[in-house]
Amino acid sequence: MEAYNFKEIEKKWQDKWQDEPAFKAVDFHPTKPKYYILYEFFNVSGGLHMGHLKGTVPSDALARMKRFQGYNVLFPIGGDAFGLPAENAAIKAGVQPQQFVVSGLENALSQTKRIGLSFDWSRTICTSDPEYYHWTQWIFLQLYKHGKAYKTKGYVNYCPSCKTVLSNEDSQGGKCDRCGSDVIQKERWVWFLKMNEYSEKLLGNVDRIQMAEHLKEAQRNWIGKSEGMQVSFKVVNDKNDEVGNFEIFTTCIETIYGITFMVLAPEHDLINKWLPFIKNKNMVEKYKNDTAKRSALDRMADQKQKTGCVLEGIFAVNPVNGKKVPIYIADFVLAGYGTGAVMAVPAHDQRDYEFAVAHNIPMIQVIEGDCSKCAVEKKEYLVNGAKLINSEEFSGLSVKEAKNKISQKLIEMKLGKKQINYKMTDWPFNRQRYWGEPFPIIFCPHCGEVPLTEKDLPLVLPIVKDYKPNEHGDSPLSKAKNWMNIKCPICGRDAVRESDTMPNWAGSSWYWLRYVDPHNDKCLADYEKLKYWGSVDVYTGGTEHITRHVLYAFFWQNFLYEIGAVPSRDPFAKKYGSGLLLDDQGKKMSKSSANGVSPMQVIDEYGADVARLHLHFLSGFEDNVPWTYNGISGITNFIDKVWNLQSIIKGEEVTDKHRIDLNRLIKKVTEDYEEFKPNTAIAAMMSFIKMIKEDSYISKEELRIFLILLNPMAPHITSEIYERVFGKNIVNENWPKFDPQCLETESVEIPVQINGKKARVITVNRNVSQEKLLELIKQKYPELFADGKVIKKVIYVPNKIINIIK
RNA sequence: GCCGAAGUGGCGGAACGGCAGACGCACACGACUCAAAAUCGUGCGGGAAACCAUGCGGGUUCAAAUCCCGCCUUCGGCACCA
Repeated sequence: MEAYNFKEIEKKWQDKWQDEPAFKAVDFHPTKPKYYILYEFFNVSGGLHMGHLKGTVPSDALARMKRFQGYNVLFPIGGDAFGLPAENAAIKAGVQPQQFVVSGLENALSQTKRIGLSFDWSRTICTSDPEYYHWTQWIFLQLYKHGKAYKTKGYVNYCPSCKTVLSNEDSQGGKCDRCGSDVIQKERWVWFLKMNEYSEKLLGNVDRIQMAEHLKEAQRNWIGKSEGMQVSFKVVNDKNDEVGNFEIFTTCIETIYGITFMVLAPEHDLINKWLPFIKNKNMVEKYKNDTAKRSALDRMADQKQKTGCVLEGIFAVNPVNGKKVPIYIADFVLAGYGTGAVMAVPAHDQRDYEFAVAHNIPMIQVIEGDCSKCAVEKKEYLVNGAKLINSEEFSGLSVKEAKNKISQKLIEMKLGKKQINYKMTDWPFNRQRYWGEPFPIIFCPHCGEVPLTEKDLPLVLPIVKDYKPNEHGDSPLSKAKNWMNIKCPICGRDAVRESDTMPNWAGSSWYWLRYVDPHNDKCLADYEKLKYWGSVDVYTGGTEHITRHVLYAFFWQNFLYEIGAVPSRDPFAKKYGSGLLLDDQGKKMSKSSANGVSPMQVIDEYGADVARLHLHFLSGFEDNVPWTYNGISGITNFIDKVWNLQSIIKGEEVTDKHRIDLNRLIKKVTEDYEEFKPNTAIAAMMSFIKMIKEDSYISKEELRIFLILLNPMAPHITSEIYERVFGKNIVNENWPKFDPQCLETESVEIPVQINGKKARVITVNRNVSQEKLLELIKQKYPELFADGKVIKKVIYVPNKIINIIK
């Protein structure tokens, strides 16, 4: 028989699959149940790398298996094309982003085909197509109309290199997610989406989704729920006249008698209001300016040196005892969290302690413990049963009791209320860049913000020559005068458009909905179709998106649900995070670090089936794994053996000898594909082939079943052999079922332990009784009992193990 | 600092209370060959053996890589969150 020519054969099948009807999802299929498998769409800023192979192939395998199992499978793909990555790549290549994206997506998709992925190509979308971003803009318009989008001046993360505002999600660790520069805080006009309002609902999504616990934990930490008290403090001048008040948030109200100073974030608005009463205005202004200049990273780097500036001439009054304490501004207090102000209890909070030491502020201890070297914090006093001291009528109470009673007292005084805060902030949604969705908003000097009407959508991004960001951080669109200047639709006078664009996460925050109905020009997707396809059954992609894209997705889906545009709050029922593919230095393979091994290189040399199998035999789906060619010969060997099965076909039906192995294989492979464990599925198939080789024959029925089992991971070779042997296209086959009666052999090998140590192995009939088994052991291995010791106890796990205790 | 995950042969990794090292790579020997490659076969944690072995030290259990407690190391996430 001729050798397996993967080049010719893989090409043949890939061409066939371009238009394979079996891979097309059918809306409202009359008989088949639906199954929606989603792989994160490609960011169109470079070609594919091996990392994409790691993510896509097990999803493809699941899609192929589900089709065999009789499901109506939706397995689509598309391009995430707007945003900084694509724009920066276009700048680097010196071409227009429009051009760059079209060729980039085409390239990515053609590479995808060469991996043998069975996407439904008829549903391909691209976020920078007006047909698509029409609906991204429509969603923004709905957010705006429902009060979930607002423009305000605020301090936000800003990347001086990309010259644009960034969200917290885009500047994790104080570094720009795109270019790695240090992020600074800048006051700018910002479009915010009210994501914080959705915190509790997002926690609901996190609870309901099926996902690895550590990923859920990462999301919960990011949302950062904490329960405490919000308390109002009066502000007085040095003559004791009340000049204002402010609110603080605390989770440790039990320490309120320990307050010796108060701290506001330097950006806090009220400071300007109090300025007339502040005696050291210059120092205060200077501190505010210094803070503004420091990058987020700088601020974090000096955690031990707590800087700050006292507001001379005004004081805060402790509501429980009337005590006057100084007020500071300091950059360790964050403007964006809670109320941007805190009560400082140096005896019981380490940051307050360090600040007090640095600024020579006294301490008052109010909970038992040793505060001489550092603060006694809640993680200590909450567990050791310490009691309150120096706290008037609350002294002597346990912390838990005091928490309740002090809260109660403040609530009765109408100065406090229970409050839940979340770390997750509202989403800064505009970028001063060209390559994104234009905002459907007009600014009129007379009418203010005027949203476009829905029939004006899509608002098409104009093609401009100079689209690079400029030094002042103005948006490139502001220079496109013809586009910018417009008559106000209300009053008809001169007005301008919003010149900022949306961030690259906008288009990806709803794309799974569009696959359901990709060409609808009446709405984002037909409601009945959305109902039919429901939540994505299995969503796969990188874990690095877990606290960004996935949370944005939850947010938009909740909003769209609330306005009746989609039928469910949950975009995804189950999420698997694929591990990273690393280079030989242990670094992540990515387009940005240019260390990616091209999958095309591997496919050219070994073929797509070998590439698919090798990569997924290397490690588990969720594990990070360094790319290596080591071991690939084991896979080529396996593929050759599979090809050569054609020459040892004998008989039609499954032989008795192979029946159990085959049924076990069906069970194992089915479960492993379902659970994203391709590595052990492949191992099981190798073992099966080993057994077949030993026996030197395979019946037609065994071959048929084996080919179907292997097809999801190695679709090309299995399709070819199937066609040659059975004269049909394998895609129309049914997934084999195992017979539960045929999983077990009649005899079993049982390890015999003496006092917990393995001594012998005995082969007996399945389901033998303990008495009978013991008798057989005594007969066969009398030497184990030669010492004459009495058997004290026997533990027998049927068909598994027997342990004899003497 | 906080949260999380993981430490198993020369290597990638199985098993996740019940025979540790499945499956593969590498290696060694043998067959085929004039020879080599490819292929096939055999062996392959350590130890002469009793035994010892799943990062280290304890514990629970008839039985622990697996469960519990305390360390160490590595990786990932968050990071002054009041």
